[in-house]
Amino acid sequence: MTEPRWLSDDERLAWLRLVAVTMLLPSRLEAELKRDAGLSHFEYYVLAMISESPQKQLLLTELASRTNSSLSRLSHVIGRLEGAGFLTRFPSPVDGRASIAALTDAGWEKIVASAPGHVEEVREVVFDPLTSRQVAQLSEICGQLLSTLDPEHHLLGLG
Amino acid sequence: MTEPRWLSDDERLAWLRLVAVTMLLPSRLEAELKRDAGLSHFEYYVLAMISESPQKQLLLTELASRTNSSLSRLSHVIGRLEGAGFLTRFPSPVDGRASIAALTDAGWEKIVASAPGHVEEVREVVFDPLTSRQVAQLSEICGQLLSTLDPEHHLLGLG
DNA sequence: GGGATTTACTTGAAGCGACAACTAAATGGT
DNA sequence: ACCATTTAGTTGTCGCTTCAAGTAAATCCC
Repeated sequence: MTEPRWLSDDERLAWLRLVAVTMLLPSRLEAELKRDAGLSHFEYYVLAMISESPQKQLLLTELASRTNSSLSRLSHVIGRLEGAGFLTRFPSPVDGRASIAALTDAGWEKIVASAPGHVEEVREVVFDPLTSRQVAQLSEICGQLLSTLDPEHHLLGLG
Repeated sequence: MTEPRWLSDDERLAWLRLVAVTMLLPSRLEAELKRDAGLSHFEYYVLAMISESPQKQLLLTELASRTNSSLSRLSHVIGRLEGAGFLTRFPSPVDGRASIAALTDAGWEKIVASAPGHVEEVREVVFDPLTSRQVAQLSEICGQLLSTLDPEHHLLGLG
């Protein structure tokens, strides 16, 4: 066992800040969506992903990939969202194993109603505090990190 | 209700990437720590925060603040870590309501044993993919975001 | 100095996610 | 064609987090 490559002071500060952001940002979004829309961030994200798909419908496997979710988790959540009337589930016509989740009208209305508040929150906590130069840097940096964290680009919908 | 300020294409991409990172990074750390140390990231973080304190002990309220945790959550987790023998809990001598969590020798050994692997993982997924220039930018950006997300600087231990 | 409020936790119940076990349909090899 | 494997999804259980309620000590404020 070799001596670990410890972090420098600068790296350590960067790391503490990044950890703090990854802890606080999700709670912030979670709280806003829960308050204003009664949805968890994950539920919102699921609805948003479906709503942005061609026919407002998506294979569960594809959805799991884009939301970084296990199929198990997705299955539970889809069950709840279906119970709430925001989407329906039906078997794929081309593959008997696969299921497709499709937004209902109520589901579409839900995300149309929730999106503005959510986007406003995102602006407040992410874009407003940064210069446009920093936004470009952040985008570049996150893209770089994703090449390690998500080499197949599942989460950006290219999977 | 006014027209929402939608995101530009560049902002949208930056946002999707940032969300992806905040989803993937925690799972990565979680998995490594669970595998190599049998700890959740939160448990590790709690032990790490205590270990970096003056007497290797910390008030629960202070700990909750630094870990962005509710007191309830912390109370449960401290109970488990105490059960595992990594720390002990005793009442504050100066405030009868307050409790202090202190690392045991086993707890200290635990984080000493776990830290190198964790740091190595952090290097692999965060610092190795970035240039030192980008690390500086990231640190700056996160610092900027924290002034909104955590104006009191609770998480960086200045609260 | 004594009642009202605030602070610092603890506890129990409920809900969500991770994991393992399962079903069923498609694919691959021979 | 047939059996083994892989893929797609469901279900049940356990553990952890959140939320609501409760306890007890400190503080506030006449």
